[in-house]
Amino acid sequence: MIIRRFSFSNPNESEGMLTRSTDIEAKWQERWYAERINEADRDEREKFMIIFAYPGVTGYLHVGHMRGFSYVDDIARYKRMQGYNVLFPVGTHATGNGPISLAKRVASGDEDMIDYLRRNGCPEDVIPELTDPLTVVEFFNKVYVEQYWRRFGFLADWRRFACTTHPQYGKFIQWQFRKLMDAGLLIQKPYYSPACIAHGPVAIDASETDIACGGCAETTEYTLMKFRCGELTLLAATLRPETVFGQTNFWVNPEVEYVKVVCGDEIWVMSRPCFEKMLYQKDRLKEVGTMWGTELIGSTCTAPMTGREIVCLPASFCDPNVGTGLVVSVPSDAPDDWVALRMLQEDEAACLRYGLDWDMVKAIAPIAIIETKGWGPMPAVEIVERMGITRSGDPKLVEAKKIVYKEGFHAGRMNQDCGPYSGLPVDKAKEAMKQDMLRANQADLFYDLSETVICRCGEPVVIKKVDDQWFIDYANPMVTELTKRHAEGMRILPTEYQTNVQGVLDWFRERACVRQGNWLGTRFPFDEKWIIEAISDSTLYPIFYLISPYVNDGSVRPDQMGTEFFDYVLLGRGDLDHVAKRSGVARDVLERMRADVDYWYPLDVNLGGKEHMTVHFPAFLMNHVAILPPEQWPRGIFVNWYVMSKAGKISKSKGGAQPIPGAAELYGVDSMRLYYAHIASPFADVEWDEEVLENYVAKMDRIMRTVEELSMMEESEAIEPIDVWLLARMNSRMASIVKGMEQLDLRNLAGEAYFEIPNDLKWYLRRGGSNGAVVGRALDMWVRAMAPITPHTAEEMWEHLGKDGLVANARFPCADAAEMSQAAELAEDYVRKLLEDVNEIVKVTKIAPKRVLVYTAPEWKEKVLQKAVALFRDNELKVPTLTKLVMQDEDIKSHGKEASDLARKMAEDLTRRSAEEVERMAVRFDELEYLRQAEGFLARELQCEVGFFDAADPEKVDPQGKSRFAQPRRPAIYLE
RNA sequence: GCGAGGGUAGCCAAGCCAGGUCAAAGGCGACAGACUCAAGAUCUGUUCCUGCAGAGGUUCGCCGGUUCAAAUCCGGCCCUUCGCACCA
Repeated sequence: MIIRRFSFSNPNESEGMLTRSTDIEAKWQERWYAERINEADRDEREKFMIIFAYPGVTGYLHVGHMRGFSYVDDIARYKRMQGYNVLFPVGTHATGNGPISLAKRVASGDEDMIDYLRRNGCPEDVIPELTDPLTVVEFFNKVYVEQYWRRFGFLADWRRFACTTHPQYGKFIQWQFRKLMDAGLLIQKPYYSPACIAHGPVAIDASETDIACGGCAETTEYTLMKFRCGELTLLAATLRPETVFGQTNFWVNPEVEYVKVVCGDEIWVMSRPCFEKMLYQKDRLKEVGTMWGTELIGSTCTAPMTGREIVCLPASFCDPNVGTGLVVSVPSDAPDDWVALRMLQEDEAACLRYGLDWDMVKAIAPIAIIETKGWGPMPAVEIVERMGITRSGDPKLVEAKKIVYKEGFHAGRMNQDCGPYSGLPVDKAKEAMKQDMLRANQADLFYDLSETVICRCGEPVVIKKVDDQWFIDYANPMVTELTKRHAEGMRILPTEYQTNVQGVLDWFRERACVRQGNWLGTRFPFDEKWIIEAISDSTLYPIFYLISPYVNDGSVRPDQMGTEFFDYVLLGRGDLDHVAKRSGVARDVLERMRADVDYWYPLDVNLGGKEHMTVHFPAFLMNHVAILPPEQWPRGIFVNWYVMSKAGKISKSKGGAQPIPGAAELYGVDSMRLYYAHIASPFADVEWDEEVLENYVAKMDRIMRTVEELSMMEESEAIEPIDVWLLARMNSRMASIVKGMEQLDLRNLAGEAYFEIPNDLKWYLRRGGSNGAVVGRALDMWVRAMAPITPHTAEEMWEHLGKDGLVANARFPCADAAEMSQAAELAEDYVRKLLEDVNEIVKVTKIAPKRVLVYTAPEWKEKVLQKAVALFRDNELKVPTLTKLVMQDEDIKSHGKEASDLARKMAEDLTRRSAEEVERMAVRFDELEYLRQAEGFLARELQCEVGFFDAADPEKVDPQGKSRFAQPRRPAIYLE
């Protein structure tokens, strides 16, 4: 249970800041939206356009989704504070069957679904309305905008909201597809797709939106090898066509009734389940009879490619539901075959029963075909031996098969008995032999699913041939090349993906872009029976946000949005008057739209989850390259990783996710935004942990209190060293933040602003800092630095500090060179280090000091250091060189051995350090003076008297001669 | 299978690309102390091992290499997570 504890000020006092995060959020959101600071229009400033990949309308989102979304608002707010005119539009992706299946489940009274809706706060009276897919879309559009994005205070331009099922979006997509057609990127060819017999194409994926079971199934391509057997053609389905040279016999299940099917001038033999599946994949198949497996046993057939005559033998392991129900035997490399063959060879009775010549059966020997490192010539024989498998049906065979297949396929080579394929790696040989057999009409292809898949409607899912499937030709070499070259110059985060995307673009192939069936989406403009598929209609859309406000406010109607309209507005093509006349859109509206596109595009950042890396992002890039001119190609991609629950990915089914509004209420929006920004690098998954959230709640609480307390500090005239330090520190923090943000490093911003700066301020106070003006300056910078990530809290504090206007509109603090001082920071580090050293000595010696004496290094030692640094800079620092050099100085030389020892030590020490560190060592400040000014502080901290001496001071108090250990930046210490 | 990422002290998590400031930021937790009637909050210190002078030793998945110097670069291995197309 979280207790909101903003207890630092009395809520009844009108002067204090608001104490409840929900009050603060409501107050400032009202201000922002009333003043419309979220709305972005063209002006003189430099522009910055950022989006997150719009979410699919799949139901309620969870706290994990807010991670990426909030990054976009953080970045947008930072950029606007940097003076950019920032455009951050939002939308939703409703294409597909998410809304349809949700509506169906509601309509069917699915208890889980109703429960889920209730749990997420869906009003009772709305539930019955969610039986219509488009109502579902509109309902969730509202939920996303109001309960998620506005609730989190996003400065998104709501006027530009877009949804893929709105008619204007459809017009845009149709235009996009006409452009793809013009560019020659739409192609048509046959396609084998998973489909429900009743509903048409379905998606097979683990989320199982389309299907009832079988989410992990894959489409498997079998090579159907043709074995001539008299007038019949026996079909053996194999995944390993390269093993033809090792075939020794054919397997037939005597218990199975096979079907004879006419295909062209051949009569094919296969199992009935196979025939039924094949009907969806091949035309002109006709059943002409049946036969039992036993009828084939003993007859011979001719193997493809080798022309070898092999005999049909009985085998119980031939499953009519797998492949064709007929199997060709390669005992050298297939454990199943070897085991079955050996069983038969030992079973004279069986041979007799089937009328086989036992001697002939016994004479069959495996034929070695593949050489695999670490294996003998017959891997199947070997592994069966090793695993002690003796009979068909042994469960260990599955494992054996896996091992042999994996090893052979990836590490093996065809041996010298494989004709023209000898010496080829197995994976290459497989493809070559398959192609050769297909060309010679010795083989065909057959597709099947690796496991049973059932549609939501209860019908089985099959692989169905679609003759006229449309594809987007992402394999197009020209577009691929241009995209790859463009991507090299983009800002892509994480940087690993910048490299990786090159490979993804190479690998990206033709992609089916339309489908039939009951789907939400846009009609394919060239053939209305098709609906454009969900990924293909979400690639160019960022530019649509530049058009959407004009439709949303009624300046343009969807029916006015034809080819010429889009050509003019998006591409600047065509004559304005002509387009205005043809489309019926007002001339000035067209002009403004065109100017908007010119101004806002290209997109600066597209942020999306890691699931987009192999599909959405490459398609997004290639569509821009294919359709828009180069100056409008995207500039940046930001990939974010997930928030996981302990059980794995947060999901509806696995639970672990609480509704977003509930979490916002519980933890406060700003605490959550800070959590997302700070918990880990954006490029790593994090685990949702409520306790961790509570820590961020406490952190925000503490920060507000700190600001309130510090804001009450009195002004003062005197500027102490610690004041100089605080300003130097604040400025170097800002420098670090700004530098990090060049790479959109929000985590660095969060670390500096919410953790390091509070620590600096704490140190300032502990150190006795008390200058209200200096603190006021620090607070001013600090609150502005917090505005991007925790905007509500920042506004509240900004107001409390008596600042005019909104901090959201203020400039982000930049480091002021005049206030920066490396010496001031180093001097303070020096004091801190001294304190640590004294504590360490106390700890080790267990002395409770009555007095602490500190000795700074004498001037001659400083000279040695400076000479060493000079040599270091010239890359000439060596022990003898330094020794020789320092000994030329009479002052140093007078210290004799002590001087040469120091020179040696210093040379050794500095050569081991980095240039940066040496430069820090070289920075001089008056150590003794600085310590004296810190006397009060040190005495207070050490709870005893402290004294400081120059080690060269003849008047010094030095009972144990410790002063001789003093070195520059490292004073000697004596505890009394 | 193909492709990508990750393994850092009790836990989370930076650092690695650009080797030296690294016994390694920060956070959490734990322990001790201050404040308080008390609790919480807050503040201070400690939190790999050893050490009666600010030090030394052993650490960043494992093995080996490069280098004056490796958490960081190179090679191999083990473990692990994720993505893979009509799912967004």
